[in-house]
Amino acid sequence: MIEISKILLVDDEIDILEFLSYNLKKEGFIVDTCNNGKSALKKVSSFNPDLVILDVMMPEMDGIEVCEKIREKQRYDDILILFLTARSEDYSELAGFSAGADDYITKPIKPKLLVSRVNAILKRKRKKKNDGPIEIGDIHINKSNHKLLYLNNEIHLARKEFNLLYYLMTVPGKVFTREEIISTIWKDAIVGDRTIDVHIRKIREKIGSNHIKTIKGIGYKFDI
Amino acid sequence: MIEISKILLVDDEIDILEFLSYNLKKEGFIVDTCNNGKSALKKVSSFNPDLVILDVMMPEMDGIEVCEKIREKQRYDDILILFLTARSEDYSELAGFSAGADDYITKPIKPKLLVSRVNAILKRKRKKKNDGPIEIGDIHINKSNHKLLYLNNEIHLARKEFNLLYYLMTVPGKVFTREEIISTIWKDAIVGDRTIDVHIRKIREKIGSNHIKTIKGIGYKFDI
DNA sequence: TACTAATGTTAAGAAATTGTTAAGACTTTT
DNA sequence: AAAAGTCTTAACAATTTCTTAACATTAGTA
Repeated sequence: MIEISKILLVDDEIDILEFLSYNLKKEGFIVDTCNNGKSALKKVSSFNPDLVILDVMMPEMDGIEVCEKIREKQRYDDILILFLTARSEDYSELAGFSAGADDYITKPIKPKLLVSRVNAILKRKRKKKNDGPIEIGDIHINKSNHKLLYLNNEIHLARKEFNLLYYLMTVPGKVFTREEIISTIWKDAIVGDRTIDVHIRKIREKIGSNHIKTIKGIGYKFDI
Repeated sequence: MIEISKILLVDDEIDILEFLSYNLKKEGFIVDTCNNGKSALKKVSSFNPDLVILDVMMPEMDGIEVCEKIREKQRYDDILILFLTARSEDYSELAGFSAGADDYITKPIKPKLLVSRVNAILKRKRKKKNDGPIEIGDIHINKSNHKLLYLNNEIHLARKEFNLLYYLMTVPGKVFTREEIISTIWKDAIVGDRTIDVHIRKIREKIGSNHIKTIKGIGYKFDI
């Protein structure tokens, strides 16, 4: 299966948009552009890009803000975000990364570097995404179609439940600490103490309580 | 136990060496420097650093090459390598990572970012180093899945019990003093005299009393 | 041998951690 | 906009873990 990645470019300078667009299209990507933050947010939902390349410096809404807004919606969790920053700008990487960026490129942009970065980052995503189906005992879980089979019955899990179970199943037997779980499933969000437990409970309700074991004081693990 | 990490800085520009050295020493690291690739290789074996920070661009032997040479020797496998690259340079991360780097930082370097990266990378190393499974005789203990196998039966230990046994098993035969044990397992908490004993007892209850020996007046040790 | 300091043993309950529910806020779909 | 689904929280319950205190036993040694 060949997948062609969709890239949304956001910059207020038309020249740069055209330059980037030209170079990326040449490589076979599907590219859409816009020149301000507001329309970027709209395009994110309509164009459904795999990667958004954002200029940090823009009038009205800057790149950081756009990034944060995108990250607010969980449903855009797997959209990649790459920042463009002028070298002289004092936006540190830190600001970008803490807003949820996946990578950044400094201007002036060299086409080769741009393309290799974009490829690298998309490859990472695919790898992550492709994390194949996992079958353990009577449980089959498949991330690409978001399906869980338990004793050959299809079981519906909400998104967080699914991600949590899948995460635990990536390394069966390993104890995932609460910290690890929070930082993976909830990213930077701050959630209460009982939130994990409630999700674990819901999963246990659906697949029985033998598979997910509590290691008190440490975390949870998936066992056969 | 406090570990102070040793860092070797390699850069041909004296200014940068001093800048980095100053900032890292301030954080409590032991720092040594040198200004070319050749002497770097020598210092790696004499100074035995935990982390080498390498400028990519250097006359004669560049950072990539130094990195590759270090990686050739297996005995340096657990030395961490961090690259410094000027942003404009066209060395992509890719080249660095494929040469065996663990991370990279772009110039201009911000002290805060530098220190946080260095700490992060060293933490990773420590974690990796400290977590291996230990098998001694009929006892297998594995921190990552928090499992204790005794005569091939899985035995449940509470957290403190587990940590205590694991700690004793890290150096079989060594006598750990009560002080050492308290400061490792209980950190700064103040606990009564009998607390250790009670935990030792519970462990003995589960794995028999032959393995943990009391050295009266001193402490405990794990023996086969 | 008898004394003493150190460690072993036990059970109680204090403290810490996790489980359970249901309410309501928030999202997405219809 | 309504409905359906999802997520988080708070309060409380249940459970496990940890520490303590009281007393028993042991090993070392005077």
